[in-house]
Parts: sequence; C-alpha cells; structure tokens
Amino acid sequence: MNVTPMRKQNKRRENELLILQAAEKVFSEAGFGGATMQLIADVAGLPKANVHYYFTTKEALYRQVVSNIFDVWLKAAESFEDASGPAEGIGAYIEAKMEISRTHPAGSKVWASEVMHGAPIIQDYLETALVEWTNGRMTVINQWIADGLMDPISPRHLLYVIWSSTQHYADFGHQIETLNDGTSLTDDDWHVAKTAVKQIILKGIGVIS
Amino acid sequence: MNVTPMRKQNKRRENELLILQAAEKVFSEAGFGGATMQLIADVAGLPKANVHYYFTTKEALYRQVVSNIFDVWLKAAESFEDASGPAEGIGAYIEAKMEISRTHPAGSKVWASEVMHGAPIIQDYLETALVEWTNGRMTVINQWIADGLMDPISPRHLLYVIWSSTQHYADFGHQIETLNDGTSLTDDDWHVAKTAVKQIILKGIGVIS
DNA sequence: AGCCTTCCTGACCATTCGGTCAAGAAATTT
DNA sequence: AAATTTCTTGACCGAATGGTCAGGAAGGCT
Repeated sequence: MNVTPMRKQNKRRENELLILQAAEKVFSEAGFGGATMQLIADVAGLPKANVHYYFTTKEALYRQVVSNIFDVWLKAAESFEDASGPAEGIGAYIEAKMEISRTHPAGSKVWASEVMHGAPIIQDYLETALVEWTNGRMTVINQWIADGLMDPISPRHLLYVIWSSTQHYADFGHQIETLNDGTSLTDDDWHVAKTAVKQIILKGIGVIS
Repeated sequence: MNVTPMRKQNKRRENELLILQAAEKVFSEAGFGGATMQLIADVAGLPKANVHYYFTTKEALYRQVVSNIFDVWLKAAESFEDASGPAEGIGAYIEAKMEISRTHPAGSKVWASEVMHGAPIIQDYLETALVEWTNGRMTVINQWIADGLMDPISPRHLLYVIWSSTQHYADFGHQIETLNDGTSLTDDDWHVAKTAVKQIILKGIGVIS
C-alpha cells in the first residue's frame, strides 16, 4: 500500500534530478558526442521517450548539466569574500576547490570537456559570469599586493594555477589513480594532496614561509 | 611538368602525416565521439575511403594520434635529466611544458580528453611508460630533498601541480582567451605566464626566494 | 463522477556514421 | 611492355542515434 503518494510537482522535480544526475555521469564519461540519450535513460532507469519528455533535446539537457556545475563552481568563491588576507582567503579557496574535485569529479570533467571544445554551448556564461567573477577576484588580489600582504604575482595567472592544480584532481583523476597503483585516493592521500598544493601556492606567493 | 616525382614510400608517409594532423585537430575540437571520419577526411583533403585505406578504423587512427602526443610529451622530460639541481631542472621542465602548451595545444587537448574519459584506448601506456617515467622523476626529486636543495614536498603532488598548471594553458586555452578580452595571448602574455608559473612553483618548493 | 492536465512509453522515422567493396589509376618491378 | 603491387575513390550498407508521435495511464480539480 504505502507507496509514497508523491505529488505531481515532486515527481517532476525528482525525475528531472534523476535525469540530470544520470546525464552528468554519462556526459563526463563519454563526452557530449559520445554520450547517447539511450544510455542516459538507462542509467536514470527511464525509457528514452520519457527523458525527451522532460528535456526536449540532448543539447538542452547538456546545457542544464553544465549550468548546474557552473553554479557549484562559483559558490566556492565565497571563501574569498570574507577573508582578512591572502593566507586565509586563498587557502580556503584552494581547500574548497579541492573538496569539489573530490565530491563532484563528474561535474568538473563535463565543464573541462565543454571548455576544451571551445565552449560551444556555454560561451555566454564565460563572457559574462566568469569574466565578472574573475575581475572581482583580481581586484581583491591586487589590493592584497598593494597592501604588501603577498608577492606581486600576476593575479590572473595565480588564479589559473589555483584552478588548474585543484581541478586536476578531478579531471585527471583516472591518471592519478593509475599512478597510485590503480587505487583511488584515501582520506590521507587527499589530505597530503591538499597540503602539498596549499603549501606550494601559498609559499609561492609569499604568504607563508 | 616538374610535379615532384614522389616515390610511393614518400607518398605513404606524407598522406599518413596529413591524415594524422587533420585527425589531431578534429579530435581535439570535437572529442573522439564527436569527431567523424568524414570531417577528418575533408580537413585532410582526401576522400573518406582513402583515409580508411591508411587507417583501417577510427580507433586505430585515434590511437596513433594519442601515441604521438605521448612521445612529444615525454620528450620534455629530458630537461630533467642533465640538471644540476631543482632550480635548473624543474625550471627548465616548466618552460618546456609551457612551450608545448603553446605549440601543441591540440595534442594536449586530445590527451586530456582521453585521460578524462578513463583512458579507454591508451591505458597500457599509462600503466607502463607513464608510471616508469613518474617513478624515475620522483626518485630524482627525493634525492634533491635529501640533499637539502628544496623543501620536503611530496614529489608526486609537485609533479601534478607542474603538469596541471602548464597544460592548463593548452587545455583551457579557450577560457583563457575569453578572459583575455577574447584575444589570443601575445608573446608578452606568454612570457608573463611562464614567469608567474615558474615563480610560484619554484618559490613554493623553496628553491628561489 | 466526470473532466482536464500532466505524465508515460512502445513503435516509428529520417539522418548520420563507420566501414566495405569493386573497379580502376599509378607506380614499380621483372 | 607485361605483370604486379600500391594507391584512389564513388557508391553502397547495416547499425545506431536523436527525435517524434499517438494513444493510454495516472493524478488532480470541480
């Protein structure tokens, strides 16, 4: 009897979420071109036609997936906000990004794939949201430099180093596992990784010794 | 008249090279799944059937492309060899990798794509050549640490930071261009990038101040 | 209960793609 | 120059893919 009533509205949200999760996984493993709606449907446990009921086209579904990732991505930025200086702000940001690499590797891969192929779907996001965000952080970093709180490093390239080293643990997770005797990273491994990345970057910009 | 004679053997090499270059470009822009043999043939300026004459399957062609990239990739390692210490060795390695990102961005993208999707084609390379290479470098770095020439940083994660920050300029070149007012990097931009990356990493591991 | 909106799905279709093939054109060899 | 090997290519094929659609099921509203 008690098969949860489930309102219509909830059903819609639940199925959309189910499909989005399946899509993120499939897109991350096969790329946009290699992913098939059939496989996404199978992973979601729904008939293909039902997937098309919620998301009219493959591209619309993909766009939603990438868009969601972008939001998660930008949220890590808040670490930057209420920091008193670079050691705290950048340190927390690196930790947050490492944590995302650990918990959302599929999303990071989809994002990387999209950008690598010229961002055909989300170019508008890059040009608006990302540009704004980046300019904001560069201003903060420049202020820290002006205040003598860190070395005079190009803020732009500092951000690239942070992005790349942290996302590397998601995007190249397979390579890292292979170099780790084919086993996934343990809690300790992740701790060592975080510490090493933070140590190199924070010392590299002169905020710790 | 004088339309270079061109022996059969040369022809084979030339056409294979032509196809491989076209394939590298197409694969890097569309991914394995998104690339089509027809498009590769068009870019190479040959009929599709002719491409299949030289490379029997799409996968065989792709494998050759990735394999070639791997070779270029490992060659940058020589910078490491005859170095007297970390400042010189790692500095030269970073420069070499940045140069590859600048001159072979397509190759880097194909490699990244392949690894991101679980290295279905070149897993054997990862397990043999890459593991060996990595172990060799880690030994060198550990020796440098033992000799007190640099900070005691996990060699493994140091390599990851180097790989990721340098390859980022190839793999995420589109994003970088978008953040650069939509224009590609100038010679000066590249110089600044190289300098910043080297500065952060070398200072970060305690080999320069 | 009756009506309406939302949801579900098997069957179907047009297109595209990787790959094949047979017939011939060019070189090379004998 | 005959024979042989290598290269070239248009036409073709089976399989897979993104997307459609019509008909029905299920839940909500009056």
